[in-house]
Amino acid sequence: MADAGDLNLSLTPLAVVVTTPAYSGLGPALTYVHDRPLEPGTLVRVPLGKRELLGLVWEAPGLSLEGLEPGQARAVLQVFDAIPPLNAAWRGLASFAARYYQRSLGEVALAALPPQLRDLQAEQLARKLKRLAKAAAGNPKTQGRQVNQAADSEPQMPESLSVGDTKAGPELSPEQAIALQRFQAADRPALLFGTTGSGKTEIYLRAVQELLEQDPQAQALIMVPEINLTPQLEARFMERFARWGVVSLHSGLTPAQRLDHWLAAHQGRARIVLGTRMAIFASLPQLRLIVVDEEHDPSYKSQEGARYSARDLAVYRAKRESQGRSPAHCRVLLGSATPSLESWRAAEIGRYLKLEMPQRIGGGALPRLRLVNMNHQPKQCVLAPALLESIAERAARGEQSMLLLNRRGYAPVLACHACGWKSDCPHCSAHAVFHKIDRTLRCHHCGYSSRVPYACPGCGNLDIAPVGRGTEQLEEQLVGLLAHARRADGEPIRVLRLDADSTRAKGSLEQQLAGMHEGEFDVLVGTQMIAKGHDFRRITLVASVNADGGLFASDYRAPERLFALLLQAAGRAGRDADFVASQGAAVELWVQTWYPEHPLFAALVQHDYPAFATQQLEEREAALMPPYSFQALVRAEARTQEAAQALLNLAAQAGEPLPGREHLTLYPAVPMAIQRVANVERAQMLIESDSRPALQAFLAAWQEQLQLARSQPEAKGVLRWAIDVDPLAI
DNA sequence: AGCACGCCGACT
DNA sequence: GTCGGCGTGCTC
Repeated sequence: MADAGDLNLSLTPLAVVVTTPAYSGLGPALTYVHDRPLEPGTLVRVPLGKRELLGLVWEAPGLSLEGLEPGQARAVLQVFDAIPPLNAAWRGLASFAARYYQRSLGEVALAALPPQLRDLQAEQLARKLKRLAKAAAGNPKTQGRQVNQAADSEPQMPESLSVGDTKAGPELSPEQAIALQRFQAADRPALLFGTTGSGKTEIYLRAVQELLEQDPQAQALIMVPEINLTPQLEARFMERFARWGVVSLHSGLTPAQRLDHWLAAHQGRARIVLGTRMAIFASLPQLRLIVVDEEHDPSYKSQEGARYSARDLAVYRAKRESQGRSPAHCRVLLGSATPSLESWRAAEIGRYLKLEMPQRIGGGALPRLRLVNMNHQPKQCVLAPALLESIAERAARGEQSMLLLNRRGYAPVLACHACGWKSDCPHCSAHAVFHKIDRTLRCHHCGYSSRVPYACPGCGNLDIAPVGRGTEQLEEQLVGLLAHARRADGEPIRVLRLDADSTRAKGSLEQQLAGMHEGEFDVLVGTQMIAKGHDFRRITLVASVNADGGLFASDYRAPERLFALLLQAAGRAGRDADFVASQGAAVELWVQTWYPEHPLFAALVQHDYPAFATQQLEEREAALMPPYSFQALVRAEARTQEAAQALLNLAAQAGEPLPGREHLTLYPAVPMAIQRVANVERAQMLIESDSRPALQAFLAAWQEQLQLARSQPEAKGVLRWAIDVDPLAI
């Protein structure tokens, strides 16, 4: 410890941000010293206790060693000077996200970097960069291609593509041309409200292309909900823009790939980043366009760590990137056939520019809605006879059908009718789901798994039976119900099931989807994962087997999600107008429901999203729900439910005098819907306000009260707590 | 958050 | 006699 205090005089103090949580008692940044000043945004390695951590130099106005004992500031160990610093716009984004979502700056900023960077020595990184630079310089013509290949975990690049080739897109329809032109002319965020099949993707591609051609430096960020579900979109971008360098950023990449892709974007070698919500934090020094595809999709909201909304941050980021330049410098384009009510309202009041594309490309008709009133069907029937008949007829003509059921497994629960035993998870307040395929009971919340008992553990009765239905069972029953029917080639009908269970093995999803595309299967059964992104040209019928859950769920956003799911699913059908015309097929969306008179269906019949949105927004306004109010949810986890609730209630009391409190409603702590997960009790408290600033000010000040409440005897056994700003589900 | 130090139960 | 539980405390 020969940290000479007197040497500090010749050393520069630096504010360095490291991954420390807000409640660690450490400030937003720590002070280190170095023998020369370092630019904010520079990556460094610093010592903290016995550890060595990655840190990020931050601006520190008026920073000095005041308040620190001389010699207390330790020296920076390494400087990553082989890569440029993260720029001010990026730092602004990280610091905004930290503030808005109530996390520490270090947590957000460091989590936004590729994880492998944390383990790398500055020297290793420098070597890697040299290698990359050499590869690029050695063969400049293939540069874009190389970046691109790195982006591919599977070799799915069409080999016919020659490097440098400019793939011209298809001619735009008049409707598309107008939408694109209006987008280009505006300086506000734009909401592209386009029916499924109206050609939104082509608008994205054109917007990117025009920008990149016009500005040789510019970069674009394209966000998609889940990249593995949208390989078609990914392929289109890769194919069209290979020459400009396209990289992907998502959690499916290996750590090395993620670092490579991140570096390519950071250094400007890649001009297009295609990624999931994490990509909102990609370093893009020349960012000028952000596209958020399917902007309503809940997967844009992170559910762990900082609970950020990548869509909302996209809007912020575009604005921040434009700061000090023209307001149109960085544009944002949100696209959806069923926009979130938040975005819809923003467009209605003119905060966003609304672009509408109601027509399907090629004039394909939208699927006709056929509501099946389950009250009028034979008792115990799984699928209405008419629906079954329709599926069989289509298979005979070489068309395909798709059945949605939002439940994995064979049955949600096993039960003994003699004693009332149910297959409950021993660690959670939830049922363990029956998976017939491997005779297991599995808890979908904690991962608990056990063999199915031969007899009832409660009373020994041998007659334990599945209750309810999941995709496994639907698949099984469908095979039975269609046993009489034949495909066009006279063979028995083939059913494919796709859900998280059937696609667990890597690459099996792609494989099975390929089989579906080639017409190997006639019926596709699956959870909502099959409703997203995939265009199957032969599908002419989509059916939702049990949609009613979304009609009366306690979650006020459930109808919105159901409407989006059904329209999105419907959009999978009849995508190939020529195929449909040649078949003379009727493209249909079947919905089985016990409540056919529900108003949601009235709008769905008409494919009238605006009417649905208007009606929903009226309800929200009357009830003062978002987007007419602002919410935060505080969740606490503890050994006991009492402790979890006590923490929240104690903190609420302590929060009475805090700023903004008078504009807020704090509801009492309640158990979460699934009260216990993996033997941890969970409680939550809802906070509501008509003022976002008041909510923000209160939460920022309140964190301390939460931390203090933790040491109260009533809160003994509290494990952790977290604030979720703008929660999606309550 | 990590990672230490620190004091009480069942195993070589 | 040690290994290991998680309860407090500290990290520029």
